[in-house]
Amino acid sequence: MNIGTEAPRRTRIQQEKRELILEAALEVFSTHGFRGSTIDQIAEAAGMSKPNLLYYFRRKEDIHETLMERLLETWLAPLRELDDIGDPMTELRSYIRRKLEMARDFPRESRLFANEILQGAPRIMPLLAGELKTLVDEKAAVIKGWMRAGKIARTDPWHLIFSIWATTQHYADFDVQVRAVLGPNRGGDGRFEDAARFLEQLFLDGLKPKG
Amino acid sequence: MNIGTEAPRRTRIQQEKRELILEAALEVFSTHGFRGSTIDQIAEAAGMSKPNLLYYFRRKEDIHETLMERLLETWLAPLRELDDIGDPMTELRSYIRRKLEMARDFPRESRLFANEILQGAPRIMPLLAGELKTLVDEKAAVIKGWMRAGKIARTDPWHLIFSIWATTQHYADFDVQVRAVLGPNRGGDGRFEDAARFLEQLFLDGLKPKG
DNA sequence: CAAATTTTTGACCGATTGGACAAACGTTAG
DNA sequence: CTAACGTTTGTCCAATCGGTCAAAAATTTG
Repeated sequence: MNIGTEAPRRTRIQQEKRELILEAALEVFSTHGFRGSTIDQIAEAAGMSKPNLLYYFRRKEDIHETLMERLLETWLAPLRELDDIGDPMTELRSYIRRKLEMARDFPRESRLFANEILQGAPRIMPLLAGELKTLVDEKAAVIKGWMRAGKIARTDPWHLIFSIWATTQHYADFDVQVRAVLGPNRGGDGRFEDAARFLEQLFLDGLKPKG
Repeated sequence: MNIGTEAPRRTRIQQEKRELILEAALEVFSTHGFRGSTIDQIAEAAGMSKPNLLYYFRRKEDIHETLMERLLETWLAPLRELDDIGDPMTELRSYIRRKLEMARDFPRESRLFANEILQGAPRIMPLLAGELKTLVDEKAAVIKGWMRAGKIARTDPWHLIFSIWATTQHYADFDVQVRAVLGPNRGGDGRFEDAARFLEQLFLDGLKPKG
């Protein structure tokens, strides 16, 4: 009994089945959004009956909520790691690389997040204006310090962070379009390395010709 | 009779009501996606009854299809305008500016498109691999010419186009997040001008400090 | 073993979904 | 005015939705 949000005590089966459900729900929610997904779809993807699924998560929203909570943890980890200790340009470069790796390795998580934001972030708005804003403001201050020290060019730190998010997550969220445009030759596995090379050059030197 | 896809003959009322429906559907589809939207929602937003709406568009899909067809026309217009005649750096700069203006002035269209791509582009996949790929390949060749002529730095033209799409559309698709992070002070109407300034600098010079 | 507990399932519920249809209502041309 | 045509609506339908419930099946505990 007492499986819902309150009781942390879980049997072995409960832990396993909940993971199975969350895995299936990630697949379904990330491609159809919350309202576009059905419990039946998730149950089928998890290989169990609908009532059985509802035994582990009482409501459809509970699954989505659990998924979003976990997501935000791992999703902001790369930004948290952005530190004041190393060389600024190196720090930024490895932040971009980490974000691009996440787009490659966790595209469903990226799309789940994108779906939520696209639809107005009805379920995580407080987190955006709270925890997220605090973290970004903090890191923007770090970047501003680098600018004052002359380590990187003076520009808007917030929009710099946005541009890193946008360019990297694009390869997860718009993957279908990227592969369609690149075609069968260049749209293969190498596309992430091409993207990494391009982004490094863009954020380092821009497009102005050398000389 | 014969209002569907076949008969182009339309009365004055039909033209007006169809526009009314498409306007309402754009609002609904862009925030909930196709499967997450209901005919009732669209009908209510258009100020008419559901059967009345179905008199003008026989199926829910027909509305979405009409909307997507129109969208792609206007959505690719800025890229089509990218021309070989002017100064390369100026051309790219004004392309970025136009795309950012579209994110500002037509955010619903941007989100409608993003929703479709996020969900695997089930309805426009042929267009992506066909018309879109052709256009991008064509413009990539133009950009490559500029690189060979030493007018802009050598890099990957396809990923350059992706990065312009990603950074500009971000301000429409992730608008909620952008405003939440910027806060009430900097998240106002001025955010698009800040973004324009930042993107111009990024694509021109990158982040490397001057000197 | 047997009792207690946890897990699974089939049947079922009211609400909502996309859509059909005929009747009522407006509009327009002769 | 009136007949023809275009528009609008109330009613209805089968399918699907999220979710309940009691009973069966499996597992754990003593």
